[in-house]
Amino acid sequence: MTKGNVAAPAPHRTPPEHVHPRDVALETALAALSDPVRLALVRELAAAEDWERTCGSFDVPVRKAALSHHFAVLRSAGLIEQRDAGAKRINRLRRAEFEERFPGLLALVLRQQEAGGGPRPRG
Amino acid sequence: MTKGNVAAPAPHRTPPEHVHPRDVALETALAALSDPVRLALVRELAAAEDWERTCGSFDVPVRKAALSHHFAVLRSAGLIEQRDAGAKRINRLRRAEFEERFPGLLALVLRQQEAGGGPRPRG
DNA sequence: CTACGTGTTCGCCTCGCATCGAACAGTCTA
DNA sequence: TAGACTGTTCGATGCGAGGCGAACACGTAG
Repeated sequence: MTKGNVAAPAPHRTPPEHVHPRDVALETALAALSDPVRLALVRELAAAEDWERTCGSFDVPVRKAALSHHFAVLRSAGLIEQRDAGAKRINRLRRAEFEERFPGLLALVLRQQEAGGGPRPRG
Repeated sequence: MTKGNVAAPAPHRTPPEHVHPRDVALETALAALSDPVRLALVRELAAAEDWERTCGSFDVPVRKAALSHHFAVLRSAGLIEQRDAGAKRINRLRRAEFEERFPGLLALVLRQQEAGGGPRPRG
């Protein structure tokens, strides 16, 4: 029964549901940014123009399914906006709105490139 | 494994191991602050004087074991410093050091009290 | 139409996290 | 010394997050 008739629910090419940063809890925002993959996505997105990058164009070590999930998390955290452009889906970082809701957070994330693994000249 | 009948492992009243904020990765800091319980701890701690609050004096809905775990996480994230004072353990928020490592983050967390789930008197 | 490319959803699996109760080690008090 | 109190560690548990492959839908190119 695992197969046979799938019944075709198929809520597929539905327009992406967005959440405004102002409706996002602090915990949600922090959790969204505490994942390395999502952090990479946000940073790459920040280094590009709005609507320039498609979902599949990011250099992250996960497959399509996981990638799609991460984009959904970023949407739910009010961090990105997505739009369908033909067969592709293009993205935009919500700089202004997110900054207004969580002042300094995005800047902090974009500034801090690496940390914690550095040299430790200490005894 | 590594169990059975250990004679006296008991690394108990060992002095708390601290991690300096400068050795903390951004992901670690964000993950530490993305938990509601830890967020409450940090906020309560921020509202008190240094070394004023003991571990058991916080108003959080978890038992001792979980509480101890959360304090360990906060230590590992460079957010707090602990010191033994008799039978109790007293805490201090590492405001300055953490602020230096992650400018604006602690302030943001302390400023934003609630969000996302609250009433929305707008519209 | 057929084939391909893009991205979402589903089912499944694996980990890690948060939590608890219990046991234990200290400290302070009676 | 006995007992109360504080906090850590252990072991087990429940649950959610993150990962993958497969199937599917939609758009585009041939």
